[in-house]
Amino acid sequence: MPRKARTPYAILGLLCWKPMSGYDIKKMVEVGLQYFWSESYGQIFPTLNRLVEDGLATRRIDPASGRRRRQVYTATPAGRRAFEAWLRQPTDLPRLRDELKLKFFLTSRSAVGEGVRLLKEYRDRQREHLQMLKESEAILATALREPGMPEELQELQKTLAWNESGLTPAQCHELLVFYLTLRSGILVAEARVAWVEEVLPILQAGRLPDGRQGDPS
Amino acid sequence: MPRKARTPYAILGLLCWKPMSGYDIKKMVEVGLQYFWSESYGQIFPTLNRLVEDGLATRRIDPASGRRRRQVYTATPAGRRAFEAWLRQPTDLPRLRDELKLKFFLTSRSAVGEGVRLLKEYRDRQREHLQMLKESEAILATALREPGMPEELQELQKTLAWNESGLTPAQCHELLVFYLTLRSGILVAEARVAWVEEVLPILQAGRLPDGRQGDPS
DNA sequence: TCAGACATGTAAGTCGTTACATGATTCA
DNA sequence: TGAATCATGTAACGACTTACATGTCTGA
Repeated sequence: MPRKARTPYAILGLLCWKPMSGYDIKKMVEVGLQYFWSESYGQIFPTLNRLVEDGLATRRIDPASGRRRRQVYTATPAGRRAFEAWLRQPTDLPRLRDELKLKFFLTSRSAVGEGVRLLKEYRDRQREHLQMLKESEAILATALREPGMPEELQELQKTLAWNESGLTPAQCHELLVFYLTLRSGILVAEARVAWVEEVLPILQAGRLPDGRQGDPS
Repeated sequence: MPRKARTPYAILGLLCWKPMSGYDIKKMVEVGLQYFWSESYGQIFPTLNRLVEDGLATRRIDPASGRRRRQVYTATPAGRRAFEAWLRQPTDLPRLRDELKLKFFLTSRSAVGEGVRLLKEYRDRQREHLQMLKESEAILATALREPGMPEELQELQKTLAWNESGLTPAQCHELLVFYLTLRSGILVAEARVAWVEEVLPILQAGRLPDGRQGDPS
């Protein structure tokens, strides 16, 4: 498997977590990981077949699924080893292609208004994103602080296949890691909003506080 | 031109800024935009040919380059219009595929030590990155506050083709936008370091401050 | 009964990188 | 003279998305 392909390991990691079908994987990523990961069917199904070929996962047809022929994949011991080896590999930093920053930089020869518009739109989108993350955060924080299973967690519970009454210690730990991952999204989104708030007045003034003058075109 | 292709517009934007060769573009991106954008030769040269075909740029051979046949590209009025139209298009947010967060999330069923290791490595890399950005920041802030052309700016000056004695108001504005773009990299990198510092003690304690216990595997 | 979720897949295309290939010029 | 930089390109591959195609089951 080529060193840079992340999809096989992402899927393998999910399968180490629990056996799933391609459809389950897609749902899991959409519901739970949507703010830091994505997978499309066009990647998932070919990758799943590849994992079976390579002996890293096994396929069996869920007998309960009848004619739907739901295919459930399970990580093999070799698959687990491959996944754990990948965890120890150096991690690629996210790709450095930020369209907004590029646009903003390139407005430096346009009217100032263009940069201001770009920035405000960006700030508003980050704020929306932030609000969504904070709603999830509140639910998770409640679950982590209170015994039992809060109602808001039912959806998550179904997705993550937890048991019905309360959380086992291991599930508590999973929930905690989930919460901590979410915090990263929140802190970064907040930093982006803070950036706009710092930068907007400077751009509009055309100069740094206490600096010499710049001149908007 | 397909709506999602950003390379043609990135290059067009650079050409609106000043006429350049493919090699110049590569250098410019590496020196100045490296923390939020990248382009490879495999994209640049085919795209440049495409822009000429589409009437968005013109090519001429720099007579001063002799047998090297340096090909300088200039944005046409149609090219400028296309670029400015793109600036007004909705901006794609950066791809949501953050390998580190994925790995961190997937360690939730591994030993806690694995997550801790991942986090510390990430923090150290962010700190290095941050230091590099802060060095550039110091140079730019000095240039923006002081008249004349500080020595540290000479390299940048060459890259951006500024005149020798001091900065014109327009160049001052370009420098300001450059500085403001850089601030975004700094604030986000700081947020990432802050995330690790917030999260590490919680992960090691296995629970939220004042929360009920989680249980590390 | 029919919309919506469940379920699996493929084909084509886009976007992008890496490695390779070639040759000129400058300067120590 | 030979290393570094200037300069332009291509071929092959890799990673990923989108649109399409197909069919099943559940529940209002």
